[in-house]
Amino acid sequence: MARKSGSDGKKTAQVLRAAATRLFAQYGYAAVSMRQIAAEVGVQAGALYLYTPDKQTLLFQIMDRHMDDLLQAWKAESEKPLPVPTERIEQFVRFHIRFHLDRVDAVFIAYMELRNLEKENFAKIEAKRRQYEGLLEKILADGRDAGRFNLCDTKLSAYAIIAMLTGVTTWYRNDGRLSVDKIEEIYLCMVRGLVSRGAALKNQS
Amino acid sequence: MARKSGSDGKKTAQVLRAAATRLFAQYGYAAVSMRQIAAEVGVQAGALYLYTPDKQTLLFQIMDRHMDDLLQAWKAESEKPLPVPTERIEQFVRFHIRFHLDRVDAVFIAYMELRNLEKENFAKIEAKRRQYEGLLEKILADGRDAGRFNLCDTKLSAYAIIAMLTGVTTWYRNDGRLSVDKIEEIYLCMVRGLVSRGAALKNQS
DNA sequence: GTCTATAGAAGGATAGAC
DNA sequence: GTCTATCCTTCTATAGAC
Repeated sequence: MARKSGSDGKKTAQVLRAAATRLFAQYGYAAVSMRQIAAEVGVQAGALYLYTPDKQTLLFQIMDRHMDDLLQAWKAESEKPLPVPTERIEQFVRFHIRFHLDRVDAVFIAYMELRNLEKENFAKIEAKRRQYEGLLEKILADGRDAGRFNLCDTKLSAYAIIAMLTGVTTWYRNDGRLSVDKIEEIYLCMVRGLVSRGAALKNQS
Repeated sequence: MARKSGSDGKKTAQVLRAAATRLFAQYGYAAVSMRQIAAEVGVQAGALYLYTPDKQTLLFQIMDRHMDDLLQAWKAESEKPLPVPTERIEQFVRFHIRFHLDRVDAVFIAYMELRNLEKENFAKIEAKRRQYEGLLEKILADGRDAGRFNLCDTKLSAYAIIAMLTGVTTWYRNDGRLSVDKIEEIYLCMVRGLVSRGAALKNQS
């Protein structure tokens, strides 16, 4: 009642997704109750059902929006004109690290809660993930065709690079020894090696 | 009763851990009930408590044994005499991929269910994980000191390599285009590039 | 060593008042 | 738009029979 004047449907919906994202990331989808989420939002459990038909849809929406954000953000980024000495791969590495470090909770959920999605929802998220992987694969194939990269395997290089870049989210801490910029540089350095097979082979005994 | 003659405590305990491992990996710790596990084992829910004091201990034991197996298996592997042209890093890459592909369920749990461990249990598993990371870090540092590797960053190279190697478990399928042996070779090729910074730099524009 | 039965707590989701 | 109250289900864990 007293609350009514200050409440706002749109806003509550946002707060709900934010709260669910935080809790799902921390404790896991299955371990979090609607009552817990409601407490975080500041409403009673029943009120949540004004904003989501059920818990499963809430999870799916979080993951689906996350994937859309990712694809959309890369689209915007890749349409920027590239400063001359910068390669696409550098742009991708920096983008991926920054984007994922800014959203550790959603990233965690997107990778960990796939198994809690119903079959149909799972397929939708998987398709978007594959689409993103395909973007990197294209960058790698283009670089290979232009003679700039010497790949061990195109698809597996894409998988490996995404795995190592996303892995940053598991150990990064704000108060760690490395700035985000420095981390980007180190990973770029490692990725450059990874896509330069011939060079590495020359080094072998 | 009829069952009594064929039952065996030691065996049931093993079957229990195997069943729990499979179910936790598939649905997640929090989503799996003791009743489900009991059904998989072929007993009633109450009987499980003869083999574990509670669900949490069951999870911890699975993860703890997995880490012990990993550390023990690498110890055995690394004590074997190395065939002459083989480097430690090759041995590690091949070992890590094979070990993890043989235990996808336990690996999945070890990485995904950390957040469901109580604080004290979490610390124990984390310590063992760090110990394993340290083994690779040592291999990298030795190679660097011997002039065989040119690393972008020792610790981050270890993180990156473990992340990309473990990532194989997320996409590998028995009926895929690549044999395990071929996968090992491709990842070895990529790792060789990753630890050969100087070579890669020469390639840059 | 395993079963049945159950205590006691907590879960998702809905109904109806305000 | 939110609350209170509640239905019905499911959960972990225990007690006691066999």
